[in-house]
Amino acid sequence: MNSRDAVTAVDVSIGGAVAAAPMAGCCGSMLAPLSDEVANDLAHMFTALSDPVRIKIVSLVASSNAGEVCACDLIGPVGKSQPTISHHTKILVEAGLLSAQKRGRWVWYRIVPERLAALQNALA
Amino acid sequence: MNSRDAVTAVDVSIGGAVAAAPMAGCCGSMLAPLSDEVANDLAHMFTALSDPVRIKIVSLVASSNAGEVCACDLIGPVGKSQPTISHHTKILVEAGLLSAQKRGRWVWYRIVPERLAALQNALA
DNA sequence: AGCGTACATTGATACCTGTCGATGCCCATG
DNA sequence: CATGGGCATCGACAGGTATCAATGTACGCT
Repeated sequence: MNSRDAVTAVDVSIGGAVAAAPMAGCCGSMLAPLSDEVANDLAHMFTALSDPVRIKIVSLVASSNAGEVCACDLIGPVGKSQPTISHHTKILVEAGLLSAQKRGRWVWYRIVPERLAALQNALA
Repeated sequence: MNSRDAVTAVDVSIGGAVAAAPMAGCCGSMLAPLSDEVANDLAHMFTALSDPVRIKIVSLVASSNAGEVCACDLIGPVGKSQPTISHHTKILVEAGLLSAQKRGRWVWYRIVPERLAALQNALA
């Protein structure tokens, strides 16, 4: 609901590379014995989804027609303050569930399908 | 690793009926806009998996040949005290991810496949 | 250059959570 | 019935987390 269009498009991608969470979710399944390391990685990913605010954020981004959502458009629907939204998006990006791209003054969030698939796989 | 066999088999099933967590996971998907209520339910389920100890417990139970595991056989592999194990199994049962059955002096845990499937569905 | 907007960070506060020792309850066995 | 073992509960402590006001930072616009 703001006036923003295609601008300079400067990618950020937050961390150095693929954010946090190495490779556990990409292959491990909970339905087999797992190491401490994999258990920690899985727990870290599930922790990112263990808050209603973050569930809503992921849902809003995932159900967006454009495939991406501006941070400013999350504040209203979620019903939390701007710092709180920023806090939660940071956690989701660090968990690798969302990707962030800064364009002009705005930051756009997309879901990372492989990461959601990895979580699914862990439950299969 | 203990001497326990078929005994009186008294079912407990903890709560009155199906423990906690009503119906959100049974049909809701995060990839569509969702209500506060559904977001809370999903967050509650993910919270149950947001701890490495609980991940390990679920993994141990799910990968068991017998399909069930005695609480006393969780303490060693997980590496936590008995009260801590009891604390975590309670959380998993309340989230509906594990079912508990008391037979004699022992409590046996099984996974609840529908609940894991529900979580998968929420990510699909 | 100056201003306003979008977002991140900081600081403070209140609450939740994981952990374990100690204790209580239940049940099978002798 | 008395004892002992398996599990749950309690109490206490330490660490983590969600929240927001205030402030900082980066960027576009006039």
